[in-house]
Amino acid sequence: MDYNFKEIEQKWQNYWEQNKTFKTPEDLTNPRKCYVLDMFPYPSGAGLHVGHPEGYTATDIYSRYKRMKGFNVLHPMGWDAFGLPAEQYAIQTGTHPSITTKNNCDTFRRQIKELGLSYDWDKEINTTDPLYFKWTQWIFIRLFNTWFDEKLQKGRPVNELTIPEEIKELGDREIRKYIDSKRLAYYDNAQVWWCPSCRIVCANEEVLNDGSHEKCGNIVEKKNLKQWMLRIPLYAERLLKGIDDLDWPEGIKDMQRNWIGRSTGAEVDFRIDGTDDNLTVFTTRPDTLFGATYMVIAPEHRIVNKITTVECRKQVDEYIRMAALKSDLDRTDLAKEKTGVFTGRYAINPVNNKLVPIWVADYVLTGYGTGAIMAVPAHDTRDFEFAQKFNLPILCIQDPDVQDQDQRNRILAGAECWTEDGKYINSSDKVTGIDINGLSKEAGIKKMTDWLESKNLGKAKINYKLRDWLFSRQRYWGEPFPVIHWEDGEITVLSDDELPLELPPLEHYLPGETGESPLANAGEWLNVTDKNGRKGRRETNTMPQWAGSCWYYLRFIDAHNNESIFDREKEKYWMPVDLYIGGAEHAVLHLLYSRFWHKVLYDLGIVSTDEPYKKLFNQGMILAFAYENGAGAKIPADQIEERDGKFYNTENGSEVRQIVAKMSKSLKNVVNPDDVVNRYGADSLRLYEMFIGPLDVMKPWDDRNVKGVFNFLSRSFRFFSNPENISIAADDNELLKGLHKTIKKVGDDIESLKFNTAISEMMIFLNLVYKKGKVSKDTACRFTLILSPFAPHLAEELWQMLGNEKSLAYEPWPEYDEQYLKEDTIEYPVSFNGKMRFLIELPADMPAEEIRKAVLADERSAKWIGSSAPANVIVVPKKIVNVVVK
RNA sequence: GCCCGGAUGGCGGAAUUGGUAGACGCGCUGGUCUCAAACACCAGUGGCAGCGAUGCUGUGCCGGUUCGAUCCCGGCUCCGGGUACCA
Repeated sequence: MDYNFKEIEQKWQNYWEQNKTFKTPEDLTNPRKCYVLDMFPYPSGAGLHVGHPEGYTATDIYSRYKRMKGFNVLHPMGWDAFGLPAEQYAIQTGTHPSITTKNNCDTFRRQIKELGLSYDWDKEINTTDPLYFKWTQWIFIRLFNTWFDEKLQKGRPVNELTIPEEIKELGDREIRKYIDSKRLAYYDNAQVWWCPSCRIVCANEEVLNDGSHEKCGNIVEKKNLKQWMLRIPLYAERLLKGIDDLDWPEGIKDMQRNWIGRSTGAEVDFRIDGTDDNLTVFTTRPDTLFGATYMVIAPEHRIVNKITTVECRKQVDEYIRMAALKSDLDRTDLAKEKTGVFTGRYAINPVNNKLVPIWVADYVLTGYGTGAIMAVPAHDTRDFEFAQKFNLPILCIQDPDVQDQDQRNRILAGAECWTEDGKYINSSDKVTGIDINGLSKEAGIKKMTDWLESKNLGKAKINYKLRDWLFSRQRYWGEPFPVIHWEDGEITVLSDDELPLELPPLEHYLPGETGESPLANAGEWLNVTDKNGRKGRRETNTMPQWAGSCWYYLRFIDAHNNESIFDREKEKYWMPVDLYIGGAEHAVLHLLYSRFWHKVLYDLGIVSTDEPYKKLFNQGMILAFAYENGAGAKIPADQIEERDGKFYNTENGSEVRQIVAKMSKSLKNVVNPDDVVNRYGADSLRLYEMFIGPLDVMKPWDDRNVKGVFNFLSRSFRFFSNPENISIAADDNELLKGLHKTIKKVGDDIESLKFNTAISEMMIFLNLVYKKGKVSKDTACRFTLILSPFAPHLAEELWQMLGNEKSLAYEPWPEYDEQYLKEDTIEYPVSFNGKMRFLIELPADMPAEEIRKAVLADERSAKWIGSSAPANVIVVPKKIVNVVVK
């Protein structure tokens, strides 16, 4: 019988839908649970591309396998549906984004359903649904009403915040300001990146290295705007520590660690000569204070104006003006060459009371540390470059740990920079009493930090690169903030029973040029009055797209609960997510933001786990062939013809080069899964996505190779659907060995997400089946079961043809029998001096000494041994024999 | 620059983590079936030499450890991802 995949796939998709086969179990007593989650997609107008089904198939195989292993499985899907494209479309056409969004979701849902993925569609969620974002707003209110207790390293409700007496004395307004200064969510004037083209602010993370906006590619500029910010750095330590225990790829863990960017050092106070002011710097090398020959402060530093002397005023003002301008231009090229000016002022080095000049330079960033540094040019490459350029003194204070005497002399003379370890020199002062000469780096840092603390000149300090998270956007199509700005300056959040705050209908969706959200035009919606007649205005910014995806995994647990965010017992049962699969492009931001929210919810007692995602796995990107001509211009893939392994442009017949590249519209090399489903069926698509290579690496898509897995499925179907091939006799030992080996390998490989080798093992078994010609019904059934997570439609059909009535989705996974995996004999490879020469079959339990004798006695050995006795014979039982001949 | 990851036949990729390199699939070659083709089935397929048995060679490059290295160590080259004056 022919493999009619169209009919089979339609039949079983209908069956699963009608029977709600994959409905999540309600029973929470099964101790074996498994929450398998995909990163939910943004439903774009372009529909699915073959990158989506890669991760979805992997989680689907895993979920189906776990069900068969007796687990309660939660495997949901939903839509991260707020976002710019639907809004841009609304601006152009006037179509409400909710309509565009609904259409796109419908397309995605249809395409996903055609892949036979075992989602529980009753749990579908959509971030744009008011019944969903009601709870996003609810969480925002929690963030607003939470402060971080540094002592307990824990978020706590603001009503548990102790107001210092001196603040209380200043009255309500100051108390309010104090509380606001502690909230995890705060509203503030912030210098932000602004994209004039999108008319939207961007988080630092959304601005690329070349100063362009990642969404549109246009150059962003700096602006001062009132924005909502989240104090994620308060959780830096928790977020960093938590990484250690996660079962995530090490590379992703490293990326998160680097992003958090913890560095230990000290803050040191320098008195400013001739003023009462101090200049505090952060340094990771307090031990090099004796080498600090000048100071640098960022152009934006508050103190610049105050300390600049009359003589230097003009040049400093000019420099600051230039620096501000420069940050608006392409920063990368200009950033290489160091610039700066002298303020005319000196600071006093606390270790030896020497005067050091204070400079302004933009290589010191305002946002990190204190925005000021002590420069140690002899031991810091950036300071060294700067000092050389401006002829500032370079004092070596660490005798370098190098062999090369010339290099050592250069370093000692201040002609070369040394950043490694060495013994301190020139590092003592009789008056101040500090002396670290002769110590090495680690001891020097310790001694200097202790000394600074004891003299009250500084303190040990930990700094993080992680910045406050800019959390508002000037957009219509996002979650409205449940916030009112009152005329007296107070900011309040709505009460829970006023949620959801829905988006008002609008006629025009275009944001204002000055940074006003389109919501500013929503007159009726905008203005509110409280019961005392106080006037207020709703927040017109909306939340960024991250908001909805920060917590969606929690809503899946109890998707339609309108009384609470989710049922506590259900949350306790299902959390944490056991397996989370998605693209590495979310390695830092989504996962970090999401972990942050989760930790706050944990601190507030809303969720039961400290971390949301126990095991994370990143699928590799799927690439596709693209073509370029001699000049490097890209030629669309549909305009290429292959002849004799060479590729030609059909337009003009010229030869082009085949390259492998990301799928993109401009290269016209996007593969649409619908085409593959039509030609070969969903099971073939699923199988090919998995067979193409390991899940976590990049791999090129090649349509021609789909044939390989299609052949395998057709062969499977043709063989097992034919009653003549099913024998009533028992299988022979060879077949049973093959079967049990396959059962073991496939199970092990699914557990470790190595689907490509699982599939090849099944192919090997099918080849054996063809060789045998007939198999028992029992073997046919077991093979069908292990194939089912990979090719579920085909497997259900075969299962039915083999006489089973119910769906196989909850059939127990076949057990393998060790007895068939044991080998009685082993084909020992025999090597001479490491080169394999022949195989010898020996009993598996033969002792090493016997093996040695048997090998040496074999006539084939004589040729390689020669006349003298072998120098050595290595016997590794069950592995190999190696004879060493001189 | 720094931090990760990678390099294996014509191609996608295997290799129990130190023990027969190239599983499985694509492609290609030959055969069976067919009037013919497609499909299907069977066989072969890293390179070089040889009719052949077989031999030599071979996992980006150079060196090392080892009875034995795709795997471990040292030094490079190239490719990919992240990040960037973070003091």
